[in-house]
Amino acid sequence: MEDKNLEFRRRMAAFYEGVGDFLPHLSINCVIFGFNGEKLKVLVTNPFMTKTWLIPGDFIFKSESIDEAAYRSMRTQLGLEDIFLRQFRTFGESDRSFSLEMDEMFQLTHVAPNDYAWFTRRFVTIGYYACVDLQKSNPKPNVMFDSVRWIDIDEIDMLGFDHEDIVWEARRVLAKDIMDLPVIANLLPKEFTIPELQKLHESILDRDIDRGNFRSKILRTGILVKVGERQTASTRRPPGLYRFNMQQYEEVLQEENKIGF
Amino acid sequence: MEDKNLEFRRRMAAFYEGVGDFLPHLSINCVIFGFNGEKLKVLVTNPFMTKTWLIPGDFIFKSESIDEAAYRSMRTQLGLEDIFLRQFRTFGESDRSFSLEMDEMFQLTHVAPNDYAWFTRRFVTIGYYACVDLQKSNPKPNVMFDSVRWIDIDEIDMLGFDHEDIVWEARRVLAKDIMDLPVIANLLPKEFTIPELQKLHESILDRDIDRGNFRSKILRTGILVKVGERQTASTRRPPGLYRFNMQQYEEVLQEENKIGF
DNA sequence: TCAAAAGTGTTTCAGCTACACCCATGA
DNA sequence: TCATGGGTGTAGCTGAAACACTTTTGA
Repeated sequence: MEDKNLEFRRRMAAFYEGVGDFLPHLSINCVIFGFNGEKLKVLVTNPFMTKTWLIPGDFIFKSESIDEAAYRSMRTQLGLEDIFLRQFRTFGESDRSFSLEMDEMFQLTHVAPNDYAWFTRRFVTIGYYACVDLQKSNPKPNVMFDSVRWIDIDEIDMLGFDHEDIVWEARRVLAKDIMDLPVIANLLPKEFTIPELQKLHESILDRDIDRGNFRSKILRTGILVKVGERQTASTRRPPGLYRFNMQQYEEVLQEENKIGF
Repeated sequence: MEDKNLEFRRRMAAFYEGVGDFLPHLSINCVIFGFNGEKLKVLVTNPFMTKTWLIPGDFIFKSESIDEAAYRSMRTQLGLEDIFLRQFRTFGESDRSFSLEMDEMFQLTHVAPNDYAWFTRRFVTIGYYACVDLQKSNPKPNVMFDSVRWIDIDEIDMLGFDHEDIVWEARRVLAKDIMDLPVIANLLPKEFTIPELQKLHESILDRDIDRGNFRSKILRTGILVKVGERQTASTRRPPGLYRFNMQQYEEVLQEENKIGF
């Protein structure tokens, strides 16, 4: 235990050395969405030693753009190269500061809070959301964090700070974007079934969609290509396997008509 | 001339005294839309003595939220109390700094640039857009600015810095919001005609709409109330005068169906 | 009586919605 | 042979789009 704390304190001290290279009072936060075939998931992480859960965040180097900061951070966080990222809103309440969560961590790790005053100031955070393939991602905790885990979208009331609000807003924007941005492709593995795709839509839009209508409409757009049948051990009838025809996908999205449900 | 410069330098010096109360590296910028019955307009302003035109902006006090900063700034800028404001995006390129425009101003006003280094650092700016009634607004230039004026939406290539991009993006978002936010009501005077309302839609969406279809569709929603006829000096047939039934308006927007064209 | 803009109505057709029905499979 | 989930077809309705026609006014 003491070893872990010592190691942590060393890490923190090293990190704090470089804090002057960041833009002060500014951070990014990222709502990372995944899909397990049944439910929409969100990646959360907890500050070292605490039981508080937060969405991942990072700071912005003075030498990089805010988008670059988001990509850099998410690449290391997720162990992935190609990530779909989209800025959706900036949060800047006047009393928006990390201090509660930080204090908890400092107390548990026997760190003098005054040594790390930079962290506990007011922060304006720029919100991004990401869509990733659950199976390909390999999330790791960041410097100040302990562990990561995926939670269901309807469990987000467990989040600390104002992160529940941030996730809510991200989900609202995602539901809009689904109509005219190639988001969904990033949430699914290369090959998937139409019922899976429908469940994804349903969990994002938070309502039921008619099976037959979904099927015919999505096939009519021509953005799906059949690649065979799923060989399952013990389901009923084997559903067809599909992948996206990305070229067609992009073209359809260009048209005003879009893919709405 | 020298008097004006002296006065300006005094103003700048006084303003710079309080610069430490602002969040560093952060600003807000606001795209202010108006409508003159024919075309969509944007408010621009020019830094003291220069010929550069920019959209209005401001800084954020450490004690206020970003929304409060935007409202405060726009209230004084426009001489209006109730303003429709909406955050739409944050701009944060790594080389995003005011220095070119500032240098021009400093040179013309014989000010030593080093005295005002705070302004010429990198700035991340949070973009808002506003919709105002042209006839009610009474815009005034801000501390560092000379004058204000309204330009047509298709003249925005004259803007300096990256402000053309910002206006483009604001317009794109406005065109989307028109479907499900009560934006248009803020761009028109209390009473207006249906052809005017149609021209507003057309100038936001940048395409023609069928007269008959527009009319029947907008009347069917019940968000308009007839209040008489416009008595004009010299047109042909006098068009009907309408105002919004705001209560009905809000209700219609709540429904999923919305008011799309 | 003509031109121009306002206002009204009609026809057509694509596409959404809601169902009902068939198929394939494992128990 | 039955339950379950995958897959297909269709009838009805709604609303968008295009366009023709009427009305009101000033010249």
